[in-house]
Amino acid sequence: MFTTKLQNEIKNIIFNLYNIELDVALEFPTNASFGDLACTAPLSLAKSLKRAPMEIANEIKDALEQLAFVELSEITCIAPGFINFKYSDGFYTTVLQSIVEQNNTFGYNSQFLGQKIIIEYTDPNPFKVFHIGHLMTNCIGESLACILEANGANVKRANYQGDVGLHVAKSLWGIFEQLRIKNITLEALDSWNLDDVIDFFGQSYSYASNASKNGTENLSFEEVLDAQKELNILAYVSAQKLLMETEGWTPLINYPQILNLDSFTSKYKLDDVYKLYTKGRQLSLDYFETLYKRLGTKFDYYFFESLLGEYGLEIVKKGLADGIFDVGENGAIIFKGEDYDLHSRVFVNSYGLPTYESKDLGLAKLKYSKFAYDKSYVVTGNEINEYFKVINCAMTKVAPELAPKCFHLGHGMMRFKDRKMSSRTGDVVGGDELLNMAKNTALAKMQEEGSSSSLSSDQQLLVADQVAVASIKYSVLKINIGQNISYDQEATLALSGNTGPYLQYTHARCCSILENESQDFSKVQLADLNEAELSVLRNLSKFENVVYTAGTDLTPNTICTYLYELAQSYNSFYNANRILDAPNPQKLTRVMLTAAVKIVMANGLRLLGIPAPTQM
RNA sequence: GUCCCUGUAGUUCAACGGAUAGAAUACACCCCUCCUAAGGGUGAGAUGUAGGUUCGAUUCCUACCUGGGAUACCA
Repeated sequence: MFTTKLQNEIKNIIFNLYNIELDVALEFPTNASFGDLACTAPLSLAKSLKRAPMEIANEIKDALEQLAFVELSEITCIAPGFINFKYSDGFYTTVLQSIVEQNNTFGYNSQFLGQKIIIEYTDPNPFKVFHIGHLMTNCIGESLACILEANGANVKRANYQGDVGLHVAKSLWGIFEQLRIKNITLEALDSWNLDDVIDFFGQSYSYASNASKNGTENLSFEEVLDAQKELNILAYVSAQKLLMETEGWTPLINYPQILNLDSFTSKYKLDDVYKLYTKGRQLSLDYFETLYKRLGTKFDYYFFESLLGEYGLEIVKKGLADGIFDVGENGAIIFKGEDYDLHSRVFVNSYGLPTYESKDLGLAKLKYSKFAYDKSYVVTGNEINEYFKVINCAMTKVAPELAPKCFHLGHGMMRFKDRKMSSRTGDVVGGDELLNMAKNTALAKMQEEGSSSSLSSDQQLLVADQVAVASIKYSVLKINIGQNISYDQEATLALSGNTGPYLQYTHARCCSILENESQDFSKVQLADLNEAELSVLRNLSKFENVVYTAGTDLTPNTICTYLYELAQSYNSFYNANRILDAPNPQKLTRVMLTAAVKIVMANGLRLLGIPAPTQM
């Protein structure tokens, strides 16, 4: 990148002139009249040198002019002490050429080359609804994965799904009850379509949730809770049995012994629970897979709570023997976070079952055994930031070699402004529900415009889905990670303004212009550029830097902002200038500019996990 | 109570300690005999309060106020 080259030269000059090691930063001025690049080093040097910043600026400028950069046409010093740079036409020619040559790898770099990074995200729970919170985590995680890859890392995508725990017990109870009440057999579900089964699970979970608070016609809420507690134990045993049968797993934990199953009596038969558990689990996972496909995520690893419970418990037991953990009230095993200015947390509960805490310890180790990572990221909502601090602290004790490699990225929570009730689940908006709403909005727009009438109806449906994904993903990604998002349905589904579809539209527009154009740009020499063209070129030249900093800072939103500015400048140029009707050499220049915008837009959208249709 | 995060146009969001704080939306007006109007152009509108550090503060520090989260057996 030219910016790094210039940066280093300035650094050298400062060292030679003043014998100071300064980390020189270059910035892109917001106001184009200040040039294409700016350096503020003279301002920060002024104090230590006890000299006027303008003098320093001029000295650096003189030294730079000695080097006669072909990339620059002008270097100016402006009070109080900025050095501003203007790119030359030759530099822009080179930029366009490398974009066209490198095509779909343009902008990508190798800063993380050789690094193995595993990133975990989405983490939905089988039996439960995949809601917009999961959608949000998926969007962010997928984009981060793409960004890390574009910066050269070897990335593996992981998904951790909670197939045991109280939520599973609740679901099982709800499904048993609903099957009984509605007189449906478990086998009958096989002939249903998947969406209906998932609906049914969702309703069953709501029913169970409500019953555990308010009871039912025939049962008090205490009786419901007792039944769910029984099912919780049976679900753990079922999960273990499944592991043994499908993966030849040798159990580390003897659940029947821990849970005193010999003296355990339940009105549920283990066989019945096992049947429902395995079927329901598989159907849930199949359903999630349809969503991942729609969202464009392909996971390399799936981890399940059932397995991690076994790993985690072993680790904590050993830690207890080593004095890392303590026995707390009721025999629970705890980690005393208070000793480190954190909260204390329970790692194994008083029933002897591992909590999520110990599972996360196990997960870090299991991930490492599958893929010896240099870094491991876990993407979740920020409500569990404090929780992860405790986990990481405990990890420095039980797995000191892994702890420094593990990071938690807490993203903001989706908050409801004017909360729309979900028809299906009662209190949350489902992921597929939102996707379908967005898809219908897009379809309506396509029919209204008629511009995509050359597409078959199948293709229209495909494009509409791509637009839906874009509008949802972009509305999540354009905001800083960590910042809460207020869910505004109208804004999420919007197709114009600062939205994903706007970017897609710009890409499609470029494709349409290029459709019948030959693309031999070898003779292009930029000259006599107008302001609109320059503005597009300025943006194009920034892309490599944007990808680089998005990689170091893990900030998809900087990509969003950048692509939006690029699209704005291009559309503005498009409206003010004729492209195909222009005389040569202008026409060739403008067609090349269009080709470059198309490439950068597609590459940028890919970093956001957003598809770029060629027609819409 | 303690700890963490947050506060910017009516609303939703931007802004490595830098130059005139950017957008979108909503509102008003203009532009398809022209390559995709899901577009472009024009206008008006904002840094919670009080101090401090700095040549320079939306950004860093302190206090207060606002909103959210965590605070041992859900994560």
